[in-house]
Amino acid sequence: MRSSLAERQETVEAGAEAPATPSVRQQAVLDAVLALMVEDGDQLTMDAVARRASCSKETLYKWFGDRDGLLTATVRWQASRVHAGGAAVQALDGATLREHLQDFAVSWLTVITSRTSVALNRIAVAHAGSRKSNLGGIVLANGRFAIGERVKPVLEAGRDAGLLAFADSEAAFRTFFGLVGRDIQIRLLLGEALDLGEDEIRRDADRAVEQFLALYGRAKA
Amino acid sequence: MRSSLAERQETVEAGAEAPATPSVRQQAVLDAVLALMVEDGDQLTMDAVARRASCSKETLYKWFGDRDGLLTATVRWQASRVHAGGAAVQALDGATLREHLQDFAVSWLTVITSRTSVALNRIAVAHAGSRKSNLGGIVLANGRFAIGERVKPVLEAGRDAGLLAFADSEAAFRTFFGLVGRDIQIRLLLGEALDLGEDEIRRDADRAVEQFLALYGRAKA
DNA sequence: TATCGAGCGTACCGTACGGTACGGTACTGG
DNA sequence: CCAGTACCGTACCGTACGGTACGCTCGATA
Repeated sequence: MRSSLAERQETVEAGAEAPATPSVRQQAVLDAVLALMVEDGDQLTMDAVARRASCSKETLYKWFGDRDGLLTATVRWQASRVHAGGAAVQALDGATLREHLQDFAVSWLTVITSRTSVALNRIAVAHAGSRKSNLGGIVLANGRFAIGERVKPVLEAGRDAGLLAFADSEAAFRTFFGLVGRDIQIRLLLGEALDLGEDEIRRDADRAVEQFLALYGRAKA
Repeated sequence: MRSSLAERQETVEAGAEAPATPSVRQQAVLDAVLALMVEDGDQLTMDAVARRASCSKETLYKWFGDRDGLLTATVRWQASRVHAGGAAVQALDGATLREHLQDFAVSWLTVITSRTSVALNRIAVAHAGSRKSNLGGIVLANGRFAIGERVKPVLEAGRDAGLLAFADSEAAFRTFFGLVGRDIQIRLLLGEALDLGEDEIRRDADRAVEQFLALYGRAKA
């Protein structure tokens, strides 16, 4: 089935990057890549992708350049779905600060425990070993660093409101990050089953926030 | 150069595991594997290993069965070098508890930031994607879980001495783990440069221990 | 010295996979 | 109705790599 509306079909010129915003059809291809990654990590061949997405390999190469381009586009595509929320922070009281932090913790735990994230991170980690096309950098930028940039303003607002005390918001965030994630991500990446339910995630997030406030809270936050 | 002393040369029978304690020559081969892993992650071919170790591929297959066997033996070999220390814990006062925790934190940070550990974990993570021969499990058992088993008794001794308060030593350890490692391991695995010096590690360990004691310490530890 | 075997070097095989070429088809615009 | 084009399906190519086979050397033992 061709796309009936005349969509902007972008091809990748020699040396250029994959399209910033994939067409609907291209998104379907990228979803196929994600599906394959999740269900069998090392079955991720160009043939398999083409078969799964019902497209020709030639098209894959035309759209994404090469295998790395396809993987990069996939990582970007997945990243684009995760970014959400992030409303501006205003007048903070203790309860809303706690609530914000809890939200961050829950959504972060939900992301890193998802099968998609695990599969994606595995690919990126494996890729980081060999130089070329840093998937790792992209994953970091859209994962760890993206959430850092979203959390830090909240922390700073908390400090401005006299609820938190710290000198370096980056350091404070990293502590928060450690308290939330602990050993979860590495265990998942290394293949442990370990699936947290929604309630377990909420409890974990709760504990992490309490601990963080115990360390950085001023007066009663 | 052959090994001049008549060493027990073990071969791997069909379906059996690699030798538990590799001969000196075999250790040299495994070191070659480690060296290759560190200097170029995806150049880890059987040919490359044989060339690097000055041995024949046939010997590799005789000794280790197949590629997975070689990798498994390498992971085990590296693990066997890391295990050290772990003296029995007796009468704890606040200062020695703090010291013990600091030692653990420093040695853990030193391990996970080492190029060898990063390379090894990359391989194991990549392998965890495809089923078969869980390198991931071995790495977990000798890394995260091994240190857990060494830290928990210390924590419990601290509790017995009235220095710490917690209900679940596993949970307490995981918090400690998170405070120490934070985002370091994932950032390294994903390819960020980020090399900590010895002093930086010590500072990090310091901070982590202080934070842990702030959360779990009873009276002044 | 003759025999044996561990192990090195190299050549070889099969296959899987990245990447390319090509014919056929359906939709689009003139 | 015809040209153009986007794309599917499939066949194909080259190569890299896991795994095997074989000849040769060297040290050990009798």
